[in-house]
Amino acid sequence: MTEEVTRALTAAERACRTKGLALTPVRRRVLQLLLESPAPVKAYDLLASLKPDGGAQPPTVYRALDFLTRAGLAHRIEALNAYTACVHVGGRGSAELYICEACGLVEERHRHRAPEDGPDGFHINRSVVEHYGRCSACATAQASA
Amino acid sequence: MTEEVTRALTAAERACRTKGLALTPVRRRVLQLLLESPAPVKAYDLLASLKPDGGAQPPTVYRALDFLTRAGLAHRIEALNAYTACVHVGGRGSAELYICEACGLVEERHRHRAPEDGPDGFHINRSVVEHYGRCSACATAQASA
DNA sequence: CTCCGGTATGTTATAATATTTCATCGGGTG
DNA sequence: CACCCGATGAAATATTATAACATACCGGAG
Repeated sequence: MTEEVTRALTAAERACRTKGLALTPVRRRVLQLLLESPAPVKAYDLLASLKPDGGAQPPTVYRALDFLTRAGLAHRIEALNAYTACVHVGGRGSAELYICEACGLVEERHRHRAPEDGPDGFHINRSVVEHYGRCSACATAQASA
Repeated sequence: MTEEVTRALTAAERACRTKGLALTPVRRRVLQLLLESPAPVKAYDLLASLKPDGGAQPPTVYRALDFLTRAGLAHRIEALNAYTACVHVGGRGSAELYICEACGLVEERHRHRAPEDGPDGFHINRSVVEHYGRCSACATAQASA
């Protein structure tokens, strides 16, 4: 486990403790897998990664992912049916994700929406914002090819 | 069939003809179902609606939906695994959708992105923008309850 | 006309994603 | 201890989507 992952896990533990949330072993393990992956991970890939430990079943993974996303420790990427660790440990609410279709890199931005956005009187609870394309490295690689 | 749906279908036919696309019977029928629904429709609900006509199979529906979304006549709502007719017949590219979680109403906005958005050098191919909440009618209904 | 290539559709099967349901465990609290 | 509650285990199943291959139809080339 890289030092970076360790630090992120420690930070997650602290965040959960202060919020009264239980970062149990399964949840912690799933978060670790997300942190270690360079690209978004599918639920069944997580499941496969957990198998060696003990015979995990789908609900185990989905529950852990549900917890992590609620806790703001991970994001679900809707258009990919995949998940990624959140890099802004303290970031509340919804992020905008920039997903490289070449290398899988996910960059995260938090932006507050201008209030005049959207139809009159529409009250937004939750937003999904995902941009697909090429990250800067892959865009230049492609251009030179 | 309401007059509004008829008009939309006619417009779709014209749009396809000018682009050299074939709005075949299945595709047209699926578009009609989308237009007639007040809320987003799931693929398997479309499938069920098509059954009476002839024994349609999943690929039939998914192909039609694929065509319609490519042609800009429908949108896939990623976080719901559902589909809705596009109300901007001529609108190209990606829309921002405002989806009422109470009544299912989908409003559509097209917005051009400021170029400074996103990480440096990231090249966006496609964006998914979905806002979930309450439409103006449902928001006031809820407030009074 | 006939053949051919391409697009669209039909058909069967199966893959991939996700949830329901009920049982069990373990830790805190009265 | 007895109880409750949140978390996990386990089995089954529901939902969403695609693969793979066969067939049909239509246009143009020969």
